[in-house]
Amino acid sequence: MGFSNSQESHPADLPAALTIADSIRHHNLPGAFTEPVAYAKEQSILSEGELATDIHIVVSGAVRLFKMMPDGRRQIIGFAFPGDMLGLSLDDRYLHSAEAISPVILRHMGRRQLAALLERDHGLRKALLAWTMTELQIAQDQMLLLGRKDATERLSSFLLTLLQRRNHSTEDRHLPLAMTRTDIADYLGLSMETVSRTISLLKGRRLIRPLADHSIELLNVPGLRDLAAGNAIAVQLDP
Amino acid sequence: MGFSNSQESHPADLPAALTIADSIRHHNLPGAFTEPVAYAKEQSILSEGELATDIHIVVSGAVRLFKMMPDGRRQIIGFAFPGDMLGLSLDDRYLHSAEAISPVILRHMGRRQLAALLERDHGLRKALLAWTMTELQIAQDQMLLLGRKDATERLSSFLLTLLQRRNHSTEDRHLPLAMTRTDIADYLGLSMETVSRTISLLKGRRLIRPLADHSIELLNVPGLRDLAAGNAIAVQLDP
DNA sequence: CGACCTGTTGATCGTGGTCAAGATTAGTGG
DNA sequence: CCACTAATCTTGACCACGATCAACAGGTCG
Repeated sequence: MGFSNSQESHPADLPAALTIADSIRHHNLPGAFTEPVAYAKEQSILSEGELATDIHIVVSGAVRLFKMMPDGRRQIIGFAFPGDMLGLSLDDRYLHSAEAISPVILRHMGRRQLAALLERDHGLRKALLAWTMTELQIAQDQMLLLGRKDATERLSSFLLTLLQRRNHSTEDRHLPLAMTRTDIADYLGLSMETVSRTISLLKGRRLIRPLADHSIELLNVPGLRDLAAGNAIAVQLDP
Repeated sequence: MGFSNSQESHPADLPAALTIADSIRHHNLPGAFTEPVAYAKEQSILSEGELATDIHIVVSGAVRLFKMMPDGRRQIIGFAFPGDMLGLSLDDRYLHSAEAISPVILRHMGRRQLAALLERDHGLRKALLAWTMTELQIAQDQMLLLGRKDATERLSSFLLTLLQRRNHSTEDRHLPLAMTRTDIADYLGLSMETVSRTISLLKGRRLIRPLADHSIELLNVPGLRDLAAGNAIAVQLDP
């Protein structure tokens, strides 16, 4: 879930960052997860406050994780893609809700079974700690974005973290957007109209090119990086 | 660092939430930390991007953790009080900066020594995982606050989490504020003028009473809870 | 006691939200 | 496969919340 915008660095003596799915594959834990379960687009996977019976791993598709306020305001906390985990929580209730953005396939595992595995498998413990710390870092970057960045900076940051996430074969600047404008808005703390306007603005400045199939081509990654970091001066408003 | 606004729930089979300091005391790890080190008010403790050589435990005083943008915009990621840890990171660089808000006393421990302790001590590993997950939960609550709450809701949430943090002997509604208005503003994603105005507003509605010594008395906790949750309708704008 | 820092309050402005009207795309069924 | 409908997206006009600029008050410390 979520994305980090920080520069990557070399892992030292603390556990390295792998996806949980990687880790479970790597540590060869057979039969830990159920068979794949399919969810339709827009289907609810779990809800904030519910009893946290299971954790889930995304096999395919995309998921949004979010919190709601009583009057309907929504904050998307992150997105989950294949390899990502959802539903982990310290207490026995889920911390946020999750819905399928596209058709999704998940595997899940009982909470007590995870706890038992963790008791046995040192590598898995390390992987879980690494995952949690990575998520924390992502969340803290997002706090800076939500608290202090303007709409253009938010959009640029979002696109770049998506690019990094999908760590494309180095020079593929083509981003498929699984989520709607409304989802992006609720992730970036904006209205969907502002997201739309800001995309048009970046398009006008030749930084991106929105394509017909809900995907975006990044035409000027360094320019986007300047914007995302808040060096707005460095980017020309050329004709 | 930081605070959680979520309702507390019963810990289940995953590790319980203790402060790291508690855990180290509890697990009886002698000589793990250095002797206490004093920092003056406003003194820098560590800086984002620096080599992460040590982790620190707050013995006394208050610390702000923050990220800066190149043009000086600041987002405070959390505050650290006695018993809290700072400086933990997956890679070898600090993720954010830390400064003493008041005179502060810290103990620290080398990164490799922590890693060695973690290899040996199962309980400490659990405590560290619990700590990280608690911080993640706090950060996600803060994402909702920063992305979707208005100034009044932010202030109310902040005061309530402070109250909960300092888990006062049940009925003490008296909050000493260690930080300035500017710090609160940079934590809540507001300007310091808006923080000041919002405090005056809550004071006008008889929800709080700011005292002379930088502390605030909470006069109507249920009312503040309604505001914090976004049930603004439930609160009267009485004369 | 005076200088400075922190906080309060007022006046004005601007970014982004809201409301609204079209345009485009996707979905559905004949 | 196309026609019709519905959802998503774009763009425009206006508005409001909170930012900025500014003046002043209170508190703190040398």
